[in-house]
Amino acid sequence: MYKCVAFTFAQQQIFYMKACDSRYSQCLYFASSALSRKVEKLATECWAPVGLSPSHGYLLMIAIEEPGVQPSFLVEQLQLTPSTITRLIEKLEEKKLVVRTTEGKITNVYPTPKGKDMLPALKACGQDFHERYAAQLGDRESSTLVSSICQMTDKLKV
Amino acid sequence: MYKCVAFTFAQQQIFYMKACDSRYSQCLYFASSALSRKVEKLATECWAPVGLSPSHGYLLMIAIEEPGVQPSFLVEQLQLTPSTITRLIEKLEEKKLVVRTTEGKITNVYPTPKGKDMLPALKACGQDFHERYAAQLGDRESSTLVSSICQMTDKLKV
DNA sequence: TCCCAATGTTTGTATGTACAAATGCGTAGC
DNA sequence: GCTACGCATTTGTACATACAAACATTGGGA
Repeated sequence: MYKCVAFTFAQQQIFYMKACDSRYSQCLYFASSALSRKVEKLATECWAPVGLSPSHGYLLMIAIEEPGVQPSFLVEQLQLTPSTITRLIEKLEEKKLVVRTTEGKITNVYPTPKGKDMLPALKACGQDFHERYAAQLGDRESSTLVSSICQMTDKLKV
Repeated sequence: MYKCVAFTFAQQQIFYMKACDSRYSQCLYFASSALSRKVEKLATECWAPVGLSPSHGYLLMIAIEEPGVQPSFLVEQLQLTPSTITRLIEKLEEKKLVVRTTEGKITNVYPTPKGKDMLPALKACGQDFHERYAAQLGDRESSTLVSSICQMTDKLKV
């Protein structure tokens, strides 16, 4: 597929036909970030009903299902850095959805009653997200994609 | 694969075995963002020799190869939003690598001589990035991954 | 016993990206 | 020729995330 492209060079408008499937979109850098931005957007939409971003939502779900969970565990589960996890917890604490207790060097995160009450709604958001992307990408295709992405992510030592 | 997990609940340390391959990493949200963060990191390393982030580097390459290129074209190529493209150009302008000229509602981006001189170094960074990820992921596997990611990105209407 | 290294968490700061609104220009219709 | 709409770009602002350094705690070796 080709399309018309125009730009000016030395005061002259230049038109030419260009391959749509440009070389840049074929690079893993653009491919992976474009995908993740689109997915992020879809997820954000799905989590909007509970007024949380997807990361906050998932973190809260884990905290409800495993009361007393530690930041280090969340780091593994959500695949984010410790500082990001701290920031996420801070925000949930501001919203009175979790509380943090620190003894020695260990911190535990517990859901508040208000947080616990949200579990069904949170699950619904996660479900909705999964259904939406599976519907668009195809059931089999999307799960194949997810597993090959995971595999590749594991292989990448940065 | 299982591993030992511990947390405290009601003053008691709880230990239990947990599947490593947690349910959360199997979600497209975490999968795609984890991949893109790792890839971003690798790319950033590869582009460090020229002192630019990957996006800036690619944008400059396009500007060199297509002098007078317009922001709207860059939006398509780099799959970023117009405002982000403006910000990227601004930064390259600060570094005296490109100049912007505006006539009417159209803006053109031209490389400066200083910018043009960087072309070989820029290409080397791109090459290095590609080689590094292909070496780690496998030649065939990585290109398969890229094309299925692109395909899925296109399918996703957010 | 004391110090030092390792570990878990937090803080200060920076970056990349986006959305929404503003701007500035071109154009179609009356 | 004026007006209203539409497009390309920029600006103000916000958010998610990360890195590096700081901090606090624990455990092991001289």
